[in-house]
Amino acid sequence: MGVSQIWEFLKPYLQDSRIPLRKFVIDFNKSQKRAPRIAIDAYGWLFECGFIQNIDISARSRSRSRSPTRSPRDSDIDSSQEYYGSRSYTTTGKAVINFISRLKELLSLNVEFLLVFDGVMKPSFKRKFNHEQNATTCDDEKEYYSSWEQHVKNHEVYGNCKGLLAPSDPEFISLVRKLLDLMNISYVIACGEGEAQCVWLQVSGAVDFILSNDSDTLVFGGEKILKNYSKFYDDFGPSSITSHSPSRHHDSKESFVTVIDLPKINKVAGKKFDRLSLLFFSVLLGADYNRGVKGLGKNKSLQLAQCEDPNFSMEFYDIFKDFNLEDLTSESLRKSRYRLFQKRLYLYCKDHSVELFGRNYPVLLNQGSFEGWPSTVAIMHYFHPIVQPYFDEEVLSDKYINMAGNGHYRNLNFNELKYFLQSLNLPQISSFDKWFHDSMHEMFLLREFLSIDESDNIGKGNMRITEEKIMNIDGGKFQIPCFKIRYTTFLPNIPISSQSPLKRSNSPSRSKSPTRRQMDIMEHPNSLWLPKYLIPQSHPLVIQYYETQQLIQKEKEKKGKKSNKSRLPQKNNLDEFLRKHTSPIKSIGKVGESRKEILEPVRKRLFVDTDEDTSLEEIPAPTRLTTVDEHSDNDDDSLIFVDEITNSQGVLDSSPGKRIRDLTQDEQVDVWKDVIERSPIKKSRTTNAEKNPPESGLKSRSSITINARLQGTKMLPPNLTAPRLEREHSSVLDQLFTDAQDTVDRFVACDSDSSSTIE
DNA sequence: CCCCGAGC
DNA sequence: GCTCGGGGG
Repeated sequence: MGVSQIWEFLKPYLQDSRIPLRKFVIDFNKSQKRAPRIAIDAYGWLFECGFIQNIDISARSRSRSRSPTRSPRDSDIDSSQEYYGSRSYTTTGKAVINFISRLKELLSLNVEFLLVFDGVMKPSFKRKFNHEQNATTCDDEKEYYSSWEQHVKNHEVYGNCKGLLAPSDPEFISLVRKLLDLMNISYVIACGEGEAQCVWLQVSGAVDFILSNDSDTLVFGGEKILKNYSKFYDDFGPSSITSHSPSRHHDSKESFVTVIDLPKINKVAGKKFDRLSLLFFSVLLGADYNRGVKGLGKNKSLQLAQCEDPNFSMEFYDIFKDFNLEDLTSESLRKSRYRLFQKRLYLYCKDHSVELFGRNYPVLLNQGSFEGWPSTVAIMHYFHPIVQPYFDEEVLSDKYINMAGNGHYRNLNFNELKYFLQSLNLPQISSFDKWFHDSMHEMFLLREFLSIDESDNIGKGNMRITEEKIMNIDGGKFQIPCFKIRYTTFLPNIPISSQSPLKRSNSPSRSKSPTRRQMDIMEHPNSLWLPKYLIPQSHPLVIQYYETQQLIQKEKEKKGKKSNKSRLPQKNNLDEFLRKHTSPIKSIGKVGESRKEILEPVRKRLFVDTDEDTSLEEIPAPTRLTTVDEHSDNDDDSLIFVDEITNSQGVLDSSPGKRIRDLTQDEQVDVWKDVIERSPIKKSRTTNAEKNPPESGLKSRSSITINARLQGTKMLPPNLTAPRLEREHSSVLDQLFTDAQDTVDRFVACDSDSSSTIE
């Protein structure tokens, strides 16, 4: 849904915005010192996972799709019939696998997320399963206001709109919710449209980003959006997956998102793309509820929407901004104003055609032009969407595993979860046990890893760092340093029946002692690459890793000296060969001799690269230096990297290995102190161990979060964010939402005690 | 879209 | 152990 052209116009400003999800998470952690929190348009997600079949292409590109690959005269309406009943279970099974794998990706990066489901008050003309004829009728008008009344009443009586679960919700919704419940993942059931609720969550500060492909999120006023979450390098939406070159643009492992930061874009582009303009643009071009105003295509529509002098977008807003349920007679006034506005716009375009569009358009003089405006009520849906009047912070409670930084995944009932999944007969999984085991462990490996501290017995722990490398994504366009974490089962009640543990007794045939790697594997059969920057450098296992590397290196040095005497030529040749023909990264761990020369440059490069990389996108060099000079107590991460480089340069030549210890034992510890203290697990531990009773702790936590968010905005360099613009923008949004909120408040006496309501 | 196995 | 390509819905 939505108007795809909005994305087209935004595209010029999104040139470098397509980044690996990992990079997004890392960057966010770096700049905000906490995990990102995102709201997910659940319906869109489930569609992409494959839960919804048959509907289609037509839902995406219907209405006014001017996509060149598609004839506008398709039999869209015919193809929009669908039967959920015909969905085979294997289809669902596949979708469940996709869904789990997405959850896994987010959880494994410690991303906080909330799936947002559509609610009962979703306008029927936007429901994805209906025929699209008669989009604007009297019924819709009645429905809109009665929905609002019902909505208000619901909140008055029940405190939410969840009482009536939508009867039209297809069965897979309940299946997904059950899955989420079993995994103890919280979610939000919107009152109306999920997209609107997502926006509400984002502008109110409850989440940082919205994950959605629907440009309606912009029309509702969303500012920060992650779009086209997929494995494709390029920002092609799922619509154009058709047979281009599926191999080249596709990464088998890495996911990407397109980061849309509207305030940032507007700073660069001028104030072109604000909510009011985009909304007006959508109306002119036509979206779900109308076929667009005749005579206006995407270019003229945009021109009008962004016109400054007569600010049509603002005038348009002015007609619809007032919303009063008590006085519905204002609706007729609105209609007449709306008609006047249409007339005015039409005449203005006729008189200023050249000025506006560059030339005269005879078509504008035709009778019949400028028809096709949507009904007032359809527009009201966009200006005043039905959303929750307050935010129930319960979904952000620490007890849910989708909130980063708690150890509650350990308390999951993995058996129940497993049986549930098993009952779905998931296809194409050769060994269910192994799949389940690995998936669950990958989800929580980072958290488990972060929860380790010195008091644990590291030597006999169930994980360990064995390797480091730089992951090259998209042919080296993105470089993400990673640790390889080897681990054994650390979750309770997850058997690994299929995976026969390696027996040591198996090796008498080989009388030779196993290599170090083999021993690692025996000890910790599973492994996963985790980004370095999600792990504090002071982590005991990181220290242990570097110490071990140091030891290995010394051993090799000794051996090298010995062997140099006996078979000097050969060794040198090999060394030379590797130096010239092998990637330095790959040679690590394979060839000991070359490690000394190669490892350090790699590490150095690693920091420099990352730093430069960051500076390109987020932190300009001057700011970075300023931060260092200030030496303030807010440890900006750029400080860390600069110091790393400085320090490493001093120590690098003399004793490479020692540097690591220096870093962790000297004042460098302070640099990471902040990171450690912000380590989610630690935080939750102190929260639990100390005073806070659950409820008060909950409130204080989220207020902290919001404060941190505001501070984070302030802390960013002034030339990158546009605080003034952003505030302006936000104030308009606040206005929009408080309008609706006031209406509700008038009906709802007080919902102070409704925060204790549970699902 | 994901999984898995072949081949390096 | 990793990468690629096929298979399958």
